[in-house]
Amino acid sequence: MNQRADVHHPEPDGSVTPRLCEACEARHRGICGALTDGELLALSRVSGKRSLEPGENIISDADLVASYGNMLSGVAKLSKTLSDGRQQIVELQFAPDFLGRPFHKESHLTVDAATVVRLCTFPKSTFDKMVSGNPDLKQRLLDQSLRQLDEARDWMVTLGRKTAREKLASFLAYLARHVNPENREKPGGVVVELPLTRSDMADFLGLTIETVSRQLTALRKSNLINLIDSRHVEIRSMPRLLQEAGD
Amino acid sequence: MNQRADVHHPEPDGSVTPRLCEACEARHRGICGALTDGELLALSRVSGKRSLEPGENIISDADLVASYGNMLSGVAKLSKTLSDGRQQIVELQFAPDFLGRPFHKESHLTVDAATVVRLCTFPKSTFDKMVSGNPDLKQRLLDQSLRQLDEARDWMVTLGRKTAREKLASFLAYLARHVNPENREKPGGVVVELPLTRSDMADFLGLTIETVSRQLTALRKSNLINLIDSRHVEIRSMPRLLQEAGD
DNA sequence: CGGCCGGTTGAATCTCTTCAACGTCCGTGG
DNA sequence: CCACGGACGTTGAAGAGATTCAACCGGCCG
Repeated sequence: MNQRADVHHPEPDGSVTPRLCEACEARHRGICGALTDGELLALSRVSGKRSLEPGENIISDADLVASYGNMLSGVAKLSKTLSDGRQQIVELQFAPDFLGRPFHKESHLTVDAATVVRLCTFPKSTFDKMVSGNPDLKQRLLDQSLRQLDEARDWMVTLGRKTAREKLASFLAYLARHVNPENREKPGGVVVELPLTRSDMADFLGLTIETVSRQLTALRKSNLINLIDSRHVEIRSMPRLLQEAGD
Repeated sequence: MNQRADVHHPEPDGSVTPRLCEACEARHRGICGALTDGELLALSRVSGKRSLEPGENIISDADLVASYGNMLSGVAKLSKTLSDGRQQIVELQFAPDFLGRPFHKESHLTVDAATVVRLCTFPKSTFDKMVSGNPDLKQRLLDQSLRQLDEARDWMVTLGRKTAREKLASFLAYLARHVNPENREKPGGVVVELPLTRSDMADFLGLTIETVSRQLTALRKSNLINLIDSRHVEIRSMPRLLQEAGD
């Protein structure tokens, strides 16, 4: 085999990993973990890294999507917009989530960067072919879809049945859980960085920015949280916050 | 091959279809369409039909689920409940939807019959094995998951951003579409049967029963619908209803 | 007949929104 | 250098939309 050192290098076990993928989280926890060495190499040959600033658009609603991506870092917003402009964020994506809707020509979602986002992108056609031929990869896609379906349904309860205060508590719990799943069980406090503006939080929670702001100060006055600055919140006790979240 | 006439019979093309599956919608549009003759036969040997009355429970939250099912007819509610009893219906299932959460020991949902429901059930273990070995089947599961994910996210917009009136209009449109996908494009009117009580509608829309009732009469007074009886609604014009639904 | 369930309607209440003012931070340009 | 404008966030007061509480109706079953 004729290897170019700048594209891949041998692993201790004899397998090869493309340079591009070496330090990539998606290589292990993400979708790419299901790829064979050959597939990974083939994909890395046609993939590229992309960096986006907060607010920058990644995919527009009804766009013809020609490529998929893996989140390498940062937070992206998946949202839907009504004809009169009302917006609802339906999910946040973190590394190493897979970005894109397999088997559909166009997206029915808008994807925007909430923070600085780094992406690894690759052509839809190449990837779709790999999915057809690799059941493990299909399994990973199925796993992610089912996980996202669970998330979506949990959030539907938040949107449909919770009060503004509970929504804010739920959001903070959601964040704490997504930056580190262990946070859910922690007996004490946690500091979380808010990847969203008040306006984004409102769109995620089905509220207005004013209500978001008010409920945050209400939670602070109840000693449940501490507002370090507008982008950092200290959750003083995870169990009490979860209590407050209602479920 | 030693065939028992009560279990299967030969098809014109030489394949065999188990008696049980002959008239089954799921055999074609549903999950079972991806099964080989052999798999279908094996599955039919361990499957059984079940009929449930309205309100009857199919799967409880946190139940250890030992079996899956295909909807043969009727409507089932998938719902989640908060600790204090508030409830949110997260999706309705129609024939020939697949019922159950693959690869998870316990369900995080409650499933109840809304109308009379007929099910074809089969053991989780048998089916899970088939999924591992049959990429087409896995594909169908992935397709259904992605479709449900789209549904869920659309509904999140309804729950988070629409007014009560828009929610009711959205619900009627949702029903019309699920009874018959062509209804979405129809220029004229449609009569739909409501598979849910006012209380269920409220739990699906994140409202109270009183608001549901009031908004229905409001839509009637606006000449958008006609309330034939408490279980039948005539949508007088699909386009106008969709307009009213906001998106 | 009486009671219960599902549904509708009215009046009072409350939660969240709307509208408006104000404060801070930050980059731009006079 | 500092004044200006814009983005983001907080807070107050008034208002609207949905909920709560309550009464009532019709159908059904014991």
